[in-house]
Amino acid sequence: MSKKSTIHDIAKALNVTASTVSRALNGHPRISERTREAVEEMAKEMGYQHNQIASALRSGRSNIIGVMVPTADRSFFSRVVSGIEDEANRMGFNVIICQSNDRYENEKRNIEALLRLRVDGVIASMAKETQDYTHFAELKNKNTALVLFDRVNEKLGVNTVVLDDYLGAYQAVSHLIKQGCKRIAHFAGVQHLNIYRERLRGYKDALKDHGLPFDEQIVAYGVYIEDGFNNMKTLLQLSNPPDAVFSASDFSALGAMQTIKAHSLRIPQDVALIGFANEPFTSFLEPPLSTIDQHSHEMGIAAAQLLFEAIQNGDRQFPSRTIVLNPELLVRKSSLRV
Amino acid sequence: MSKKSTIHDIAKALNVTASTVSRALNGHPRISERTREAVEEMAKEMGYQHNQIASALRSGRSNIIGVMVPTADRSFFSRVVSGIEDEANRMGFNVIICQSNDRYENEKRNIEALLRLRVDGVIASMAKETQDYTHFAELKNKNTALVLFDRVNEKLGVNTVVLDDYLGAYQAVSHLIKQGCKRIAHFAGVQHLNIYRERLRGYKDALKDHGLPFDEQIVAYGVYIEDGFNNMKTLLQLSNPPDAVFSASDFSALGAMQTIKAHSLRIPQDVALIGFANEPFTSFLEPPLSTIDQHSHEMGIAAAQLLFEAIQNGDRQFPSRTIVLNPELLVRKSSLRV
DNA sequence: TCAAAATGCGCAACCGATTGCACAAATCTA
DNA sequence: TAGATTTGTGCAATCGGTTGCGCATTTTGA
Repeated sequence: MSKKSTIHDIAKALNVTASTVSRALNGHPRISERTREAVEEMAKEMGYQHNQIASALRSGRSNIIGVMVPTADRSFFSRVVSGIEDEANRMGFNVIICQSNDRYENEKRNIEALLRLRVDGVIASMAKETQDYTHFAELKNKNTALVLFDRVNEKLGVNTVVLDDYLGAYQAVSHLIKQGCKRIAHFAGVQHLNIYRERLRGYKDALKDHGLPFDEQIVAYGVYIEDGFNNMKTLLQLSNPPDAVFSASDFSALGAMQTIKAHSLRIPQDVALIGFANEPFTSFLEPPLSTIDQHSHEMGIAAAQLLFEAIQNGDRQFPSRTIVLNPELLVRKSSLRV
Repeated sequence: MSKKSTIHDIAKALNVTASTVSRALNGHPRISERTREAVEEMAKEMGYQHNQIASALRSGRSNIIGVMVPTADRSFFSRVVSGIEDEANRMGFNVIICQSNDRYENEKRNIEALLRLRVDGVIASMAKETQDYTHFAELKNKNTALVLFDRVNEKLGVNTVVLDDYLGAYQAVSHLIKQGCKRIAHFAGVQHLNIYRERLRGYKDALKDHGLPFDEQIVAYGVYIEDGFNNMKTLLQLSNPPDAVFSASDFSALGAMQTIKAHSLRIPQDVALIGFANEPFTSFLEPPLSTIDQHSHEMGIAAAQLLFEAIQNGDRQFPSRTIVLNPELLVRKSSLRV
């Protein structure tokens, strides 16, 4: 029958007031050692459990943060979430995870739910659909800390953690060129998302810096398996098909791989392939797919650290910071022509 | 500056009391149409947002449920979580996700955190390590609804949602036998978990019912890639190696596949292979891996429905229910010998 | 030795919404 | 038309901690 038991119950049992119990449990310096011990002992004895709800109401700090990702089903995001959770646990915060499923409406609805819950802060990566950012701006109005990661918007003036997508793309393409590829295609994503914009930019610059021409014709859009599958078909029908593809997504790279095999072409000899994100399945493919690791777990930790910093600073407006993580090119057989 | 704005602010502006505002916003029947409209309008105008924390404190219902999975990183679990979220959204509940990482200590700690948060209910799948169930029992003491799924404990007398693992195993093995396999190995998991116990049982029964002998020697334990990799090596060194493997996990099946290929054996001609769980990567393998789909999304929905039912029934003890979902054998090339 | 500072704890308001009870006014019933 | 209902709203307590302020009591310092 450990039904409830509140600090008042403890107080009564020890003949002190609830204030004293509260302070004792929170390690307030003005409480004597003896009282604290007595309180702690009695709390344990009565099976007391701190009521975070009540505490949140009075103190204005819920110790909950919200995390919104496009989907938890993608390994990149779930690893970031893992990192966030690790850091949150260390800091004594609870994490609420929600998914936008890449829909603007869901994203907006979730933000509102988090605001109702009075979370102390939000870490988010934007939905693919999102092009209006007022719901994020509203968080700042309501004095709720916000950190964006991966898919961010620079104009919001908010703390962000991103990968150096430009560099990742640049390295990937440079690597392909070093492997002797002369005509490198690119599978790109929607260009209103920073990450895909940067990857395209890195692709272009790498070509230019190595004296290869940029050809609009071999840049295709789409990041899902089917996109890669179909786009690759189209590319292979060109009079001068590409001898390599740098894909902004592991999934479209996978689709491409299937098409290439269906055409009985060899990877990487006929077409070399590099994806992006280091999804676990990439290492199981045949040949294993070269890709770019985004240090997702670290990204989560970094985002959480930024958030907790902001939460602790409270109102005081600091200039917003951006943490940029370095990509890591994982060279596997799909791009190794030696 | 939409800083706060409470029902009191709305009340003041309309010259009524907070009670009236609260009732109006909650659709209380004793509030006149006119008042309700006025309140709603003013609420919108003032950018009012319901404070769930305050509401939870007073009403005793937080509208939050906790979900604990071994890891969100596995597709099976993340799909279950998806299902839970869908249902929770429909019901106006928020979802807190935590991971045990298959560690008993984490599981225990998470449960305590959820209790402090005064969640209305918990949906969980047990950590591999867990063999002591008092922390789950405590939920019942504290009057918090509990639903277990997939990895459950029958003795807790709690609502559960499970797959018919026995049937799935039985079907898989029967299928292998129909394909002409005579000596079928099994990769099993720890036997204190119901799911692995049932899969082993289904494997044995299928053998028996088809007149094949059960041979302890070709049952190996372990569900990770490395386990499959190593166990397959051992099996292939037997004087009479198996001509098929039914693995209780897609991951160990994957490991086996790598070993088999390394030995230049053909799949499925030399060794047929079936996994369990329908992890997305299974369809990308070569050959694509036969496996068993667990209807994970539906499992999540079912678990959530059970939970919300229990929450709404409140104290009234109902006999605990168990929902059993049917597995679906997905026959792919790794087991198709035609 | 005595004023100043530090220590230990209680008082009571408060966070923001919910809700049982009460009560006046309006509506219904016979 | 008077009594019974119904309707619409207010009052005030409450959920369980937190916290600024105040007041003894003890300790410190010169």
